[in-house]
Amino acid sequence: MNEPISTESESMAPPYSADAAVVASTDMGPAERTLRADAARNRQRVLAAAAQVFAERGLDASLDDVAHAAGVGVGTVYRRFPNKDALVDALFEDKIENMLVLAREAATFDDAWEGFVHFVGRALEWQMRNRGLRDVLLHSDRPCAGAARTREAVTPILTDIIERAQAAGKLRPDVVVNDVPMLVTMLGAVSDYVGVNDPELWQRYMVLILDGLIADRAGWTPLNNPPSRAVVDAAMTKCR
Amino acid sequence: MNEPISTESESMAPPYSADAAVVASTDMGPAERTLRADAARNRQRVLAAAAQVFAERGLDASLDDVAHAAGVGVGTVYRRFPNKDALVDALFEDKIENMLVLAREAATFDDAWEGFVHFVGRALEWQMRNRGLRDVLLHSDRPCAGAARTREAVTPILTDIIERAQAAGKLRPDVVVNDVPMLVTMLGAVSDYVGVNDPELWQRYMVLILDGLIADRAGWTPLNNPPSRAVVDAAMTKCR
DNA sequence: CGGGATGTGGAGGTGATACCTCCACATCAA
DNA sequence: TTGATGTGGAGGTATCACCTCCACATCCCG
Repeated sequence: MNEPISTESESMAPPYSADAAVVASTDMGPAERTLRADAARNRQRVLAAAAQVFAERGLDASLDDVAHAAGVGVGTVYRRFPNKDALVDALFEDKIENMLVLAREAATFDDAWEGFVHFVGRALEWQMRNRGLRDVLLHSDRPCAGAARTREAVTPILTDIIERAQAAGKLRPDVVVNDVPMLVTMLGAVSDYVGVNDPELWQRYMVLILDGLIADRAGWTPLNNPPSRAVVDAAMTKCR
Repeated sequence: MNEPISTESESMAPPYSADAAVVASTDMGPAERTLRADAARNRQRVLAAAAQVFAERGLDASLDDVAHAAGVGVGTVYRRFPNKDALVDALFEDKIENMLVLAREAATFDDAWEGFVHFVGRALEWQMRNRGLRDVLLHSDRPCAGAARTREAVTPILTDIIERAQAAGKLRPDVVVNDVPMLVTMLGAVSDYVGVNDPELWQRYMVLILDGLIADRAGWTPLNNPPSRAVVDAAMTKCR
């Protein structure tokens, strides 16, 4: 087991600090202007503060909070990002994309069960450390159209991994892809519940559940009525 | 299995309809007045509506909603119950007490593992069907001082059941009482997430987890760092 | 180095939502 | 019939989030 779930504390940080400095967003033409130096600096501050605040408190955190954390006025936030959704989009787009990268990576494992564990472990790690990311991925009424697209792309890959792991007799056969968002939901709830008082506690229950997913013993109580696609969609779309 | 508190669809209903009709609350002296007939009727309507609304939407539902559901004005609600907390108290006190009854009952099982399953299964059933009850039991910043008292009384009983089940080799040894509120939290999250679209889905994951708690195979990944009492208390007290 | 372009802070507008009060009016019951 | 009791729901108060606006500050080009 090449210990894929490992720590590497804060692997989420780098992506957004790379681009966004002087030119606002993608060079989609000559319409983009160059930011004044102080403005660019403040834009970065806002992004950094937003990353922190949303990671800790989820997307329910207000932009006033973000502005305060960034040491700027609210007006400054809104000058750079037309509204909250735009800021969230800018912050999470690549982190969401990472889920797809992760799924593709997990698909390359020879042992599909290990691939499954790799995906679930890493995905949970990121989403538990970052409440905002969890919100974006679990609620499609949130911004980030990218989230829906990514989910759509990840699902078949993960389905394949699951089926291969089941065919190999490693994963219990009554598990389905749609169980995965439910795992995230469950462990996310633990994470929210205990908060900073025990930030790693979710791992205890991840281990418990993963142990329970191994198909290596007789006498499983069969799992009935897996969540349907419609149910998952409805849950994600529900107003909150 | 003498399944005493069994299903009887909506076994939660009767308790509060028995007393509260003509005399408001317990006969704690001559200070209590007799309600006018229509007032008593409305009081019952309010209680029934509150039971339904809080069960479906949790304690976050507003009293305006309750009043609307009861077909009365908000003023009527506040005439009978000085504030929201009082109404919640009146509604949930006995349902909370039931948890203690359930624990005592579970303690009488010869097979401690079956007692454990009995308790967990029933407790979850009630709390999943009734979001308000879950809120009251999981968040001590909510009303219902009775909740804290009941938790305090249930804990040692449940601890004993757990330890006996472990001594009998049925329950994996690294489980602790404090895991139980986490189970409720996890399954409650699933329940909230899918809502009415799949109201029984939580059972799927309860089965999965209970299966995972059975101590009948080698090679368990050991569970580290169980939630401490302090962590649980903090979670329950946290502002929400 | 000066002046126009650009950026800033944060008070406050708007709207939502919750708890709860108040009182003109309705209903009951002696 | 008549006062005691009860009622509805408009609206007071508070909170909180998103977002706008503009007097003032800061930059940077010529």
